[in-house]
Amino acid sequence: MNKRIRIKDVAKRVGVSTGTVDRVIHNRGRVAANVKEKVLEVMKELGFERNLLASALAKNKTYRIAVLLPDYNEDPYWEQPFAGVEKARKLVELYGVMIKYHFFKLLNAEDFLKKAKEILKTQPEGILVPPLFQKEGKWLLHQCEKNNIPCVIINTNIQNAKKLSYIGQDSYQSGVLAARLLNFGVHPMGTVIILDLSKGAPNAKHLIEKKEGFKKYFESHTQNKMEILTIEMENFNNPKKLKKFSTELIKKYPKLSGIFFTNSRAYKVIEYMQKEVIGKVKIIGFDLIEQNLKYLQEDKINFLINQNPIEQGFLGIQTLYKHLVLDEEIEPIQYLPLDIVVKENIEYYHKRGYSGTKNVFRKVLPDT
Amino acid sequence: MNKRIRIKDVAKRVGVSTGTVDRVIHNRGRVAANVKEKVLEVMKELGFERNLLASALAKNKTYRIAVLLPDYNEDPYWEQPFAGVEKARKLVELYGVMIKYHFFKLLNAEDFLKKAKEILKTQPEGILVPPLFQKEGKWLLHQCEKNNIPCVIINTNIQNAKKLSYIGQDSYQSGVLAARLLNFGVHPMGTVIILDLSKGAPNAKHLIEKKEGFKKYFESHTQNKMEILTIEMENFNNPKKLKKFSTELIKKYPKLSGIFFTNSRAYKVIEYMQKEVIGKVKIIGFDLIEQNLKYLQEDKINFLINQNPIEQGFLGIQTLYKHLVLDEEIEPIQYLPLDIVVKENIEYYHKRGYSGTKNVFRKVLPDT
DNA sequence: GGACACGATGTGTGCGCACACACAAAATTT
DNA sequence: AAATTTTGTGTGTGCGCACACATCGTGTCC
Repeated sequence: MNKRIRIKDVAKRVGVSTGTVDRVIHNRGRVAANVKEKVLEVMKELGFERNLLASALAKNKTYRIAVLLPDYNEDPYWEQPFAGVEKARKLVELYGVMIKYHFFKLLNAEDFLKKAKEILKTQPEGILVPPLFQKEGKWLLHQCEKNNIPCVIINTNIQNAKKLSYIGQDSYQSGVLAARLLNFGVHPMGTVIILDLSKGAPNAKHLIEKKEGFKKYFESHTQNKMEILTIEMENFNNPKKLKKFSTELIKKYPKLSGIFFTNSRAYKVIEYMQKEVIGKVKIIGFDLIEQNLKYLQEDKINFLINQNPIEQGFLGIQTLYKHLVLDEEIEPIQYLPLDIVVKENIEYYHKRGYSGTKNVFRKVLPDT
Repeated sequence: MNKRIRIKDVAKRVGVSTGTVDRVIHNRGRVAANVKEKVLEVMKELGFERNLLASALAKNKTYRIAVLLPDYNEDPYWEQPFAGVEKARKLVELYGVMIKYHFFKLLNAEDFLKKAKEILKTQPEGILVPPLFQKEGKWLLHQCEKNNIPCVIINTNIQNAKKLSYIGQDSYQSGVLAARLLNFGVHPMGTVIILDLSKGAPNAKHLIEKKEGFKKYFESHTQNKMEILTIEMENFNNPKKLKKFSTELIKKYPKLSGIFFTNSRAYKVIEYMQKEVIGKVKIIGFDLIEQNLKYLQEDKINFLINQNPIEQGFLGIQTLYKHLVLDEEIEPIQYLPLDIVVKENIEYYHKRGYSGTKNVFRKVLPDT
């Protein structure tokens, strides 16, 4: 059994003390060039690997990571990144990574900014945030750069700003995928609507890319002569208008055979649509939130594309951990799978994330 | 900043030595009942959590896990569980978990048995294996039980035998899912074939369940009047017969509109099918192996269902880790998601597993 | 050539825990 | 009542590493 090589072993082999090897490993200087070389050589020869356990234990250092998320009471979607962060937390807290949560009011850029400032004041060793607002997000990233705080952004990318990594979806590709799925089941002569329930500005880029991807698919598969329309609806929080809009949809577009919802708000419209209509119109949306899942179960939504929000949170923390503790190279963009969810495979996706939250890699109290 | 509670802190608070607390934590006995109670109480009160790092370090114990897999040179599918195991290995080796691989010849029950015996001789602390052969698998599990070796089985379940956990797919449900997807795109009056390219015995149960699930879906969705046929083909490794079979399929079933391949061998038949036919017939199969992926890219396969073989390997090791190192409760059955893979989202699934193999949670040599 | 700076190296302590051991008091045996 | 065992408890060492500190030697400056 080839035991692990320790610093001591390397030191002995080279004929120096452990202190010297330690200095080489950490590049602390104060080592003669020839000795350093020799040490490195022997390390490679013996296959030395730092024992992270002992290292973390001896370092006895804590890394404070600030996590800024929307208040998930306002939108259940945001429970999921939270769950992912929690899951990761349990893995990395042993290594001295401490997570502090901050919540901002959804769709409220001012509050986002306020909380961001609070975070900056505490000078954490790392930040995880979905920068929902372009302007404020960019500002935050600049501050991070100035203060030398690594920042991982999830959900929404921000171009032209320095960050440790972006973790999220490939919006364009998710549009392509949605088109592919709709096209598979939809009547080849019908009307397909891209339905955009959003309040303009903040997430715009995302949505535009999705739409582009969606259209592109149909353009490059010209065997079908479908009509692709884009509708934007801003006041979806006004029940009256929403109801009117929803019920009249089929009247306005009698050949309607498919709807692509560009975000998680499919359920809002479906609520008001007649049952007969729904059966005939194929519907595809995003995100495994309760309201959508209900309609998926009832066959009112055909497909949901999962953006892996849980995984976003999980990977986000893990990325910061890798950077801070392991000093590893980090991929600047980490795309997550676009899971296709239907009624028949939903339980796995839905169960997985939350169950994982409870008991990953950890033990609390005494042995049996 | 609320620091982590240490054994020392608990001991001080109770007014005993760390040794006593240690005995309570590990149930080593030799502690007065009232003291034990007090200690437990204080542990809860202060929120004590064992520091796994220090624990593992101090224990300085190694767990040998034997992994028995088919030789993946014979079937690329088996590279994937291997990749998953590798990924997990890098996570847990710090905690003293050492993995030793053993490979057996695919479809060769004798060799499986031989290698299993070799493993048992080494008396490892844990075993991970896909028990492809019912009889031999059951035998192995019984031996494990006798020798008190926890055994995790993946891919194929074995009923009525004690194991630490089964990790794999819900076969029945994967059949249902396949039916759902085919039904979504298939001509409502056509013929659908369940195509079973397998050599009878070993995996039978799996495949039967898949077929059942598939049929069940169509039965309970009676609006479609489709003809569902089951065809079994045993000599799929005979090129001539295979070719004959494949090319004549459409002649024999002129209304053929969908094929459900019950395992990963869709590519074998597709190779011989005429292009014109393929376009009209919807095809669904299993597993992201190279040959299938190629046809998926070329639109010759519509859907692949991913059985998450990588994840099976990963979870398998993680489960043994949780059991051995953390002494956690283990779920006896762990179903993995049935990922729906199409051309448009394939890269995420395909990339994910292998890239993760290279650099998870680990650092090799000096800092920058 | 003595005072001093600084480079190169070795040593010692502690991180939190597991576990072997020491030791006293109580319980049991002889 | 003495001898022995059992029970309850405390102490000390080491796991592999990080880091502060001590030590020694060489070069530099006036």
